[in-house]
Amino acid sequence: MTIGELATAGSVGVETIRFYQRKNLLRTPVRGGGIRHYDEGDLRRLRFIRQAQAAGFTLEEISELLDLDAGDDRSRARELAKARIEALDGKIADLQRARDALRRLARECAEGSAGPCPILASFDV
Amino acid sequence: MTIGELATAGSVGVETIRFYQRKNLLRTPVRGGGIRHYDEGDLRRLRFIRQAQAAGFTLEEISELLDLDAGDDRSRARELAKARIEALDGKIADLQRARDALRRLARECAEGSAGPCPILASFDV
DNA sequence: ATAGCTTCTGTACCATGGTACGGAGTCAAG
DNA sequence: CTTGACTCCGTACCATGGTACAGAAGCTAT
Repeated sequence: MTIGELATAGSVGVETIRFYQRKNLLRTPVRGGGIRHYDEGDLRRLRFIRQAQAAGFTLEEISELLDLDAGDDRSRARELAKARIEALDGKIADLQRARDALRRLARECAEGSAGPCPILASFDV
Repeated sequence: MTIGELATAGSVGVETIRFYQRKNLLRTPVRGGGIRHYDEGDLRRLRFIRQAQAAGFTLEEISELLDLDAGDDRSRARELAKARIEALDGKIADLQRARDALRRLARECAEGSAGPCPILASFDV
């Protein structure tokens, strides 16, 4: 794969790949004369990065996770995972609360109804 | 309230208040000679901003929400709320998936067990 | 009335996660 | 064997959401 093909396969831009390379999240393959080539492993890594981002890991944490995957410090890997699970549980609860507040807002602020449309108040849970 | 008291009450820094003022998220009260004074309404607004941020609104969207609260464009308010509810539902689902992947990781990568500790693979859902 | 906090105003700087661009080199198809 | 698309490399720039001064003015307790 060329960098453009990798980018397409991973649904990111070419510049994003290069950015991840600068951050050592992706390797920079040695050139076989002129143009670099990427393999399935690079694509897997790239996809992992995007999924881990969606899980709320920062690029720095993802970098550490990728290093851990290569090594064998299981307890550190578990530590990171557990911390993130707790953070995610908290975040999920936050978002659910926010969604409920918005539902209340959408209901109370129904089209055509009279009275105030209490945007600020709808968050006073 | 002085700006410092407002900041404390809203659990933010003084500089954050000023930043929100520059962004027109908070008003800049007229000075009664020297030092500005803030009231409960300012605090409510500030708390709203933080809650809306937790709900995933950007500061720009929050600015619009605050304007809407003053005005009476109910359909626009509902529109924003509904869009954000959908975004939140999607995000909540993402985070739940990510959390499940991490739980799997923590289990498979148990302390003392042999074999690989498949960090990358744990996200291959 | 003076030391010692705040406040005010403006401007500068920061981290995160990219995105853009210029100029040169590479490569495949016609 | 040239044209056009893609790659390489370095550097610059961007948005978002703050954070950090510096220097002057204002308040408050002693």
